[in-house]
Amino acid sequence: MGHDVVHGRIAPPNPIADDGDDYRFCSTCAFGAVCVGSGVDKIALRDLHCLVEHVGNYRPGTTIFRTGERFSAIYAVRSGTVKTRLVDIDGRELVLGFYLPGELVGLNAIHPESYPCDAVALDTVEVCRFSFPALATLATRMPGIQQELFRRLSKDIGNAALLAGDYSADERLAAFLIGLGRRYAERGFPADTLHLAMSRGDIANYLRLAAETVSRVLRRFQDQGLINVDGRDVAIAKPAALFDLARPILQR
Amino acid sequence: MGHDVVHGRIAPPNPIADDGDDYRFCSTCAFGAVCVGSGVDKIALRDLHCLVEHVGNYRPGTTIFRTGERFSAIYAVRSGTVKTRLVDIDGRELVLGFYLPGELVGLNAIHPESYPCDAVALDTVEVCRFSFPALATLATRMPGIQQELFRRLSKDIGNAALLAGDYSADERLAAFLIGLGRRYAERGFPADTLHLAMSRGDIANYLRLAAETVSRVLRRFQDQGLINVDGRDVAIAKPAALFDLARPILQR
DNA sequence: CGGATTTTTGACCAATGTCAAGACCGGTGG
DNA sequence: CCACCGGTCTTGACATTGGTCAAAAATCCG
Repeated sequence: MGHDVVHGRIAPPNPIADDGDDYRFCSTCAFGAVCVGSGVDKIALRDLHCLVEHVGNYRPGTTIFRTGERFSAIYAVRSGTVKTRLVDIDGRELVLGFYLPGELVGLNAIHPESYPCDAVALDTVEVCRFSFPALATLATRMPGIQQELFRRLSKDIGNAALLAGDYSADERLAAFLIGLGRRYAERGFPADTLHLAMSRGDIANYLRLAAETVSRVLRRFQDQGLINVDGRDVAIAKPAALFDLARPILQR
Repeated sequence: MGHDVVHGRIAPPNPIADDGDDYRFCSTCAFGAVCVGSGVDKIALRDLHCLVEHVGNYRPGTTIFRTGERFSAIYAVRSGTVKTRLVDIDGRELVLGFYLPGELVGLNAIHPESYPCDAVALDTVEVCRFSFPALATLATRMPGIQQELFRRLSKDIGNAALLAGDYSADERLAAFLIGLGRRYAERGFPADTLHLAMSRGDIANYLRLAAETVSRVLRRFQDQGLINVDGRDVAIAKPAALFDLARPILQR
């Protein structure tokens, strides 16, 4: 499957968005469907190309934007995984989301007009930077892009609300694994062999659990034969059973 | 202050959006600022007027839209209070939000293209209905409207994420009261004398607590002299102290 | 006035967090 | 190659918050 070897073990599937040439856009690009789909307006496409800026090679732990910085752009992940997080007044870290290639980071900054969170690279990350004013202007000429932005914004509302339910640790973790699998699958990677780019602590802060609880639940899932855990590699052995656990969250 | 008398007690401040005439829009209208602000495009404004539809008099408990219905429109509350909720597979009700006059309901339906929740009137409610396809089309001609939609969508992401933190019951309730006060204040009503249109159970389902817990915490807040509770009327006696409690949530 | 609903209060319990210690890497330098 | 070091992860014992169940009180509304 063409895995690379990094730090001494087989690297996980690491989807990367194809750059494309001047007129064909990144195949995994946030706006790929829009451009490829309808009769592509060559001029508008060139504009889109102009306003996008490839930014490469964020090292693990480095920051793409920080809380409080003036909002000027949204970012599409090209490769790697990004987390957004905020640190509340008494030091608790709250992870807002994880972003895989093709997903958009920074949509929650439009309203406050400054980033309300940090965006941190979890591994080696490349992104595309879209100037938001320029993108919005373009969106008035390309309804498909406007629509896509509306869709993504709306989707994020749903995802955030999902997480907010008072679900049990089991439900949360099951839904997390299934959800991650689905998102990998959307990008053409197996939905049942996951590599977690984030630490247990990150997962815990995302799911609003203690890191110890994450560890314990994963252990139990493995004892029950639902999954096989090897460090940050997780194989989903019984997707149906796991989905049953996650049902209250996923199947609203 | 011109309160009406309803069911035997002094009615709370009940902001209602002014209808305006054909060319001046509802003063509390979701898009009021856009129209009033920049050099109003008369033709576009007429279009906006055409695509909006005033829908009146939802009685308490009646439904504006239901889970699963095809998405076709968003709604701006004109008067009264709306809650959105979903009922998960084993019957737990999850309240997603409360909407005051001037706020938009249904933005979370753009992505799934069907409403992912019910919208229910808590008291007597009037709304404006905006056909979404028409609104989106108009937004391509009126950048201000597009921008306003982006802003509102983005804001909802932030609000949903806020709620998702693992905060204590005290923090949640304090933030809830302060937040509601602020939203009333935005509409020109006092921020410290609230009337809750929703039941304790609704608040609990919104904050992911048990109704009993809501009751107990309100009691304690009152014992501590932070608020005065009289049924569904709440007076905030010590806003600063309450804000201190809510700080981890509000001041991220 | 009277039944229904909502709210409050109390007693108890369970899920999850906290604290602490130890295991398990992966990386580094001798 | 091996020993050590630092961080992450796991495991256990215990504490605590908030949920559950039940019943009484208050409120609503015909």
